[in-house]
Amino acid sequence: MDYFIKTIVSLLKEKTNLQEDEVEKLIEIPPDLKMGDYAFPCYSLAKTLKSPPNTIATELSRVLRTTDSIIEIKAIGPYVNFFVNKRIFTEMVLKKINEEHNCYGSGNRGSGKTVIIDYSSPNIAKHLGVHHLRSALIGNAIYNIYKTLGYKCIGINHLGDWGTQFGQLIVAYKKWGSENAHKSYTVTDLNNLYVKFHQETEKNPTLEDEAREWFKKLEAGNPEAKELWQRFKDVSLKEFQKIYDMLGIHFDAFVGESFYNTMVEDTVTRIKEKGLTRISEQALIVDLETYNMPPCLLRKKDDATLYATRDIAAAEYRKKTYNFAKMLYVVGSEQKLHFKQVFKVLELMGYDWANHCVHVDFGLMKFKDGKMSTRKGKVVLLEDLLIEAIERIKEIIEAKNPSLEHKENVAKEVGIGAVIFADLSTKRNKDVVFDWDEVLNFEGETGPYVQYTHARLCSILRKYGRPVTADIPFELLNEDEAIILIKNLWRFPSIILKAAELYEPSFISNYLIDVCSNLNRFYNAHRVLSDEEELTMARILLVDATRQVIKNGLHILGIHAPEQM
RNA sequence: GCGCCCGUAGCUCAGCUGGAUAGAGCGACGGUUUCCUAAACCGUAGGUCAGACGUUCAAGUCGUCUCGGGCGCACCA
Repeated sequence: MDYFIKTIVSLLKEKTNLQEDEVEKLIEIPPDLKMGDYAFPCYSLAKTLKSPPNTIATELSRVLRTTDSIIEIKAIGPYVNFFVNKRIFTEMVLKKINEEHNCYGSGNRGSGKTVIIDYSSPNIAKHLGVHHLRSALIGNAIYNIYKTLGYKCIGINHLGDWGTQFGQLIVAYKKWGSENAHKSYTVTDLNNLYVKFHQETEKNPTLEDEAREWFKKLEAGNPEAKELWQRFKDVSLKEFQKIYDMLGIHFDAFVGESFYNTMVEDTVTRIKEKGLTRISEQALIVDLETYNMPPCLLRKKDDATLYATRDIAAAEYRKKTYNFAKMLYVVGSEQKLHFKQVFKVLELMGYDWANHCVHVDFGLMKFKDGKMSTRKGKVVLLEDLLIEAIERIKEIIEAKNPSLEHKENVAKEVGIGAVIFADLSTKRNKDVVFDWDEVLNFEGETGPYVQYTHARLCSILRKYGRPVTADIPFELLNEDEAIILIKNLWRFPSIILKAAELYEPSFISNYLIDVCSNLNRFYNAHRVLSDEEELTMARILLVDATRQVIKNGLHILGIHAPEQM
């Protein structure tokens, strides 16, 4: 709990007969700085004391004594408002940030606990489109958020590397691709084979049977099938890795569905032994009607397992292997029902950790005129978007700062940062409409705005050229613009906690916009470097602290913070 | 048909889990540079918080219903 809130709570507790936590819950922050720093609404007291809230507020403000840290207590309407000692507050905040540097915002509540985060998870043999961005970026940010809080994180890329489509691919390859066997295949080639297969199937439906047969062979461990499968996978992974590298996204494991294939039998046996299954329409299902859900299918009528079966097996394996405290699936909201079913089956199997599994869902990305579709070719390739963003940033650098060093590198960091920030700046459950102009807008509430603010601060510090010291007259930082900024810097750790609790990286991006806006206002109103030695030192400390918070925040989102741009 | 999600300024979104006068950005219009990066800053215009009823001292926020949009609902992942 905040030191000042603690003081206020203890003051109030004495005079109100309320419990500590009751008082603390009621404390809020006034909408305007002039009204005070903290406020206590008297409505609930009004009820118990049977007297108007305004009267109680006035009464309380008269009875409560000020302290060193709470220097003024004033009733405004039904609120008792508290004013903190700005000098003490400023000193506390800036010294803390100065001491903790890169660790400001970190915590240890996760120490000894493991969190598994399942994100990105693309299908083999298909390109990464912009619609794959969300899972990867949200997952990566949540990974960083939990890591910041001291959790051990395991990022898993649950590749879509199993299923009948591999039978299709093998058939297509053998029929139309093998004459080019000498050439190095790309995902585009694989994708073309896939498309060709579907075209040809319309003329010749027996191809489907061939495909099923090949998949059966693959499942049975046929060497030729296995080798081709591995080759397709290698080609895809190579391309994926290139894009993950561009985006700065990290995984601890690439473990696809194929990996769990060997465990599925045992999983199904266990579910059967619990008496949860029955046969319906020749398929093996877990009936979930009593829970108002459609059944969970474990086996198709041809005996093959399904997505859900493999997910259950994967969950069991991960629990056994990592003993996680929490497992997060960063997957689109269209799969809500699927995960509800999977978690329910895990629960019915008797696993008490079933409720430690969370589906972190997010809204669809689509075009103005409808859904993105690989089949109709209605996709924007992720790589194209990133390259375009970098190109546009290059043009801007050329126009605004042509003498900049390491232009290429900065353009990359800013261009990619813009794309990441744009995707992480709205709450994840909202659908997003992909719009080139919007993603490639670099003014206002954008990634470049935050990075630019950071670069400006670095520039001041470079000019200053001396070490930053926290031994300054803190009372000099007394302008409204400074106080508002410092208050916001103070919120950073609690913002991270909230983002972790609700799996919401956008809290951090919105917070950063807020901090930058505060800073730019300050920057515009007051000069940092001046002839007044002490004032300069004081403002430099504030500049450095803000720089640090922005850097730490961007780092969590997976965005670089260039020192010049 | 049933279930879940969304609806706040022309557009894109915040709104600190029910509190004081609903805030930003983009776009529009007007302004700021002999001064630390103008990718910035300031100002003006723009709102029946989809609608109705209810709970409450207090509702954009909670509940019910209606309308509008999206997504799911048995052998794809």
